[in-house]
Amino acid sequence: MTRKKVKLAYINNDASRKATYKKRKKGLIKKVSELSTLCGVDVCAIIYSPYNTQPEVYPSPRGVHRIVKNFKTMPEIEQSKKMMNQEVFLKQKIGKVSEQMKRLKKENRDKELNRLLYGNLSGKMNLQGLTVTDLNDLTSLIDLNLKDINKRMEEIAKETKNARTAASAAAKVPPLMNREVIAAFATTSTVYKNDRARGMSGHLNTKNQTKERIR
Amino acid sequence: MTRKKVKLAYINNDASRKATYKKRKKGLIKKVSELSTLCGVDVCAIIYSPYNTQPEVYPSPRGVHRIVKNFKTMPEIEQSKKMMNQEVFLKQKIGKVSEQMKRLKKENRDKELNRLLYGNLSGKMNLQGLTVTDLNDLTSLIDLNLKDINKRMEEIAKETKNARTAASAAAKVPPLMNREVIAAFATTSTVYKNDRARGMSGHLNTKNQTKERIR
DNA sequence: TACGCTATGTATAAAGT
DNA sequence: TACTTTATACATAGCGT
Repeated sequence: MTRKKVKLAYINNDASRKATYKKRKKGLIKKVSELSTLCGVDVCAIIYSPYNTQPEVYPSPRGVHRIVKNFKTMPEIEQSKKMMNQEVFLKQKIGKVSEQMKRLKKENRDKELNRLLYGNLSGKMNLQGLTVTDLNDLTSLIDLNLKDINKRMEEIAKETKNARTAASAAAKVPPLMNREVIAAFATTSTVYKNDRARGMSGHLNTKNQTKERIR
Repeated sequence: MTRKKVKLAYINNDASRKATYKKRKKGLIKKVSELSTLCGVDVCAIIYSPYNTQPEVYPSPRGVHRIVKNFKTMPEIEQSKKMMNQEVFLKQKIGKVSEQMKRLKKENRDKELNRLLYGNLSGKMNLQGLTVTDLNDLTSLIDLNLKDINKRMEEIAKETKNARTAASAAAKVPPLMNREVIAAFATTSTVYKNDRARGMSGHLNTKNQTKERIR
């Protein structure tokens, strides 16, 4: 029963086209009626098809006439303003999708950097093929991580000090990062810290969430 | 993020109504454009809302004019034929839902009988509050089960006979029903078999599938 | 041919930003 | 207020009858 993803183009098969028409026309009329009810707006729809000699309309021939009449009395120039025609519709859509693509590209880049960083911590980093920008961004990312680590280490130090009076409290220190990882961060950052361009810190997404859907 | 089931009525909250309007208008236009593309039909939609001084249309003011012009030239009487107005739409829907309700009621009844039968096999059946019809249907159901059982018992007898030559084959006889269950079926059916009305066998649904959705 | 079924795609109500 | 995200409701493609 595997359903295809619906190619947005004229359906060549006659039977399928008619079946689709019937289903979608029904759905469309339902949507129109819902919009009208929920938002209290005047809507009309007219559908010409080869399956009916007369057009199918919503809400009723009389209702359509009333709405259409209003429409016709407007000067054509006025009508062109703020209208949703196909061109505008598509342009808006393209704009939105471009925006999303931009965002996703950025996220992918951030993820890639994270992967590079975390995936190579215990060994040597493979920095072949990275551009200067890549390296700079990577350094920014490392800096961010370093800051977190330092903060955390201070906290641990404080907690440990406080805990000295009670021997059992030692167990409460959460081993968030092991020493090797911390050492690796520190080392890596030291190497690149001094020859990186400034002003790029803070824009990297350190969260590694998954986000693939494009709507 | 729990989404409510959408009450089909005017939305009182101004902000919600506007938000819903924007979303649904967008969705509607998309649907209209898809129907047009997929099925190659002429469609137009006009939406008047308090959020725009001018109506929003599809596919374009000019396109709407063209389609509307066609519509206006038809005699009103002809237009009323085969049209999808609100009343017809609702009546069709009511008819469909009634059909479904009927079917579901029947299914529920069948399930109920099955439950009654299987739920009381090892003890005494509680037959209080059952109508004559209930009892008759129950008897039909039992008869069906009995037939299956007899058939199965014959098979088993045959298999056992065949298996006598090989002692190890005895393990292959599948214990589909235990003796108590079989005895209960036989007993129950015997009790009611002789005072039931005839002519109702065969229409009971012995499958116990779940089906709750109503569309 | 039209209708019912159900797995799957799509629209969208709420909540978050 | 408008845009984004997420969980859910809803629409419907491909089958089977």
